Amino acid sequence: MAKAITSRSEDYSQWYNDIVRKAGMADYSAVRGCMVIKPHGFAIWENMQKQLDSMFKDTGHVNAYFPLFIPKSFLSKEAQHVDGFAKECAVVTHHRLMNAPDGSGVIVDPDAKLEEELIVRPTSETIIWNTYKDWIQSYRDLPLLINQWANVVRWELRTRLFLRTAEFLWQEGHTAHATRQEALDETRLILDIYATFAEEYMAMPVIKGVKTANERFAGADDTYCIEALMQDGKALQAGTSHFLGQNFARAFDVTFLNKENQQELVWATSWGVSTRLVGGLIMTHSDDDGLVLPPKLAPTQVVIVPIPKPSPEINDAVEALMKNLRSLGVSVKYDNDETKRPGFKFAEHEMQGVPVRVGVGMRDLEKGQVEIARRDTKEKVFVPKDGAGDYIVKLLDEIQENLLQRAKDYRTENTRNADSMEEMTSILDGPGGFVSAHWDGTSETELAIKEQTKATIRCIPLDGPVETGSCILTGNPSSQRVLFARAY
RNA sequence: CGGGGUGUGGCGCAGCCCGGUAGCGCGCUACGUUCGGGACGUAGAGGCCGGAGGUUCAAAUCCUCUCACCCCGACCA
Repeated sequence: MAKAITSRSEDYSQWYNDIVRKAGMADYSAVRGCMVIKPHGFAIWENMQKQLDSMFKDTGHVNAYFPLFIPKSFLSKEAQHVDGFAKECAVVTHHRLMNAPDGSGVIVDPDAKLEEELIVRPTSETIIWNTYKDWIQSYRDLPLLINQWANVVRWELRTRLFLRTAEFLWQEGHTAHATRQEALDETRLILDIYATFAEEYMAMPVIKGVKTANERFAGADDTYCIEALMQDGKALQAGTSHFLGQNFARAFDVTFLNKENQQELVWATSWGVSTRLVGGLIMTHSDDDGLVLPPKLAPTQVVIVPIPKPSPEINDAVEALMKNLRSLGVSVKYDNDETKRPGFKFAEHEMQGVPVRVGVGMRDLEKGQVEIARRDTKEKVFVPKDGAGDYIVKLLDEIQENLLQRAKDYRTENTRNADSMEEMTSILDGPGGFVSAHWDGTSETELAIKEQTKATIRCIPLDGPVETGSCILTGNPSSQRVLFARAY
C-alpha cells in the first residue's frame, strides 16, 4: 500500500489533502496559496464547465472576456464593494524589471512605476459595469446576459487546495436588466441552475437560501446561495447568485432610456461558482480508498483492466466492449500497461475515483463473462460479456443515483433542530451538521451566536417550513427557522 | 496576522541532543523470475542536508539572522 491515505476518522483535513494530491488532482505550487491543477483535477473542472456553460447558454447567456486588471479607482466607486475586497487585493505597481546594479539578479525598475495602480481582479463587477455604461443606452439594449470564465485573485490569509486558494478559476455572470423584477427573476433562475447542477451532476444535495446581511456579498442587496454539507459536518457555500439592485448602475452611472423616454438606472445581478466545487465534490463522496466521482462528471467513466495482462483474446473482447460502450455514449479507457499488475491498477483507479471497473481475463471469458466492479459500494458482479455494455450504462445511472441518495441521507441525518443555545452547542460540538433554529433577525444576535459557537447562519432557506418561534439566544419572536453550521 | 510545525535524492522520513563528511522505505533504471487485489531477487542511478553569516582542524548536527511552506485560529467563494 504505497499510496495509503490518512483515514477520515483519524484526521479529516489530512485525508482531504491526501486525496487531492494522491488522486492527482492538484499540487502545491511555488507560490503561496496557489495550486497547480493537475490533469485529473482539471478534467473534472472541464466537465463542470462544459455542463454549466451549456446550461447558461440554454437560458440565453453568452460568454465574453474582460481584463484581468482593474484600475484602482474603479474599485472604490461602490463603497460596500471596496470594503469587502480591499483587504485581499493583489496590486500591480510597476511594469518593468531591470538588472540589479550589483549583479544580484533583477529588480523592479523604479522608473517604471504606474501612474495608477492596477488591481488583479478579485471579481469583475467594477470593470464590467464601467464597460456596460457604454453598452447600454436604451431599454432595447436590455437585458444584457453575459458570463465570463476567468481566474481571479483574492489574497487569502489561509488557503486550502480547491476550497480556498489565492488564485482560483470560476465563472462570473453579470447581467443588466430594465426592471427590478427581471433582475430578481434572473438571480433566482441562476440559483436554480446551480442547485440543479449540484444535485443532478455533482450528486451533491444543496439547500437554496438567502444570506443574512452579515454574509451578503459586498455591494449586493441580496445574496442567494446554495449550501452543501460535507462529510465532517461542516457546511460549504457552493455557489452564490446576487441581486445587486441598482448599486453598481449608480456607482458607474449606467442608465437607459425607457419606453416612456425617461432615464432610469439599470438593475443588476452577478453570480458565480468556482473550482471550490471540485473540493465540495471530493468532500461529499470520497472515502478512505480515494476519490469517488459521480459518473456524470468523471473524466473516465469506465476503465477496463486486462487480467493479468493483455493478450490477443483479451484485447479482442475489450475492443468489442469498448466499441459498444462508446456507441452508448460512455467514456472508457483500456489500461493495457503491461508493466503494472492488476492489483496495482485496481488500487490506482480506485484512488482516482473511476466509477466502474471491468476486469477481463481468460478465466471469465471462457465462461462468457466479465467482472464489473463499482467504485461507490466496492461491489463486484460477473456479467455475461455480451450484455456488459447495457449493464454498465444502467450501472452508471445507478451509481449517480446512489451517490445523491447517500449524500441526501447523510444530510438528513445531520440536520437537527435546536431550541436552545445548549442544544445548539451540543450538536455543533458533537456530530456537527446543519442546525435549524429560530433567530430574531438581527445582526447583533447572529454575531453573538457566532462568537459563542463559531457557527454562522448559512442561509435562510427558501423552501423551509414557515414556523413561528422564539430566538434561541434572545427569546425574541422569529418567523422562520434558519440554518446554522460551522463552515469552510 | 496570532499559535503550532516542517524544510535532508522525485515522494515519505531517520540522522541533530552528544560535530568527524549522509542513511532507510517507496519510486526510478537494467536484467531475471513472477502475474485473478498495490510482486520478488540482483545490480545500478540519484542529495554540496531551504538560504546567508558565524564558531571549529572539521558543521546536516552548535550559534545568529533570514526565507519558504504546511497545519490550527481570526478574515473570506
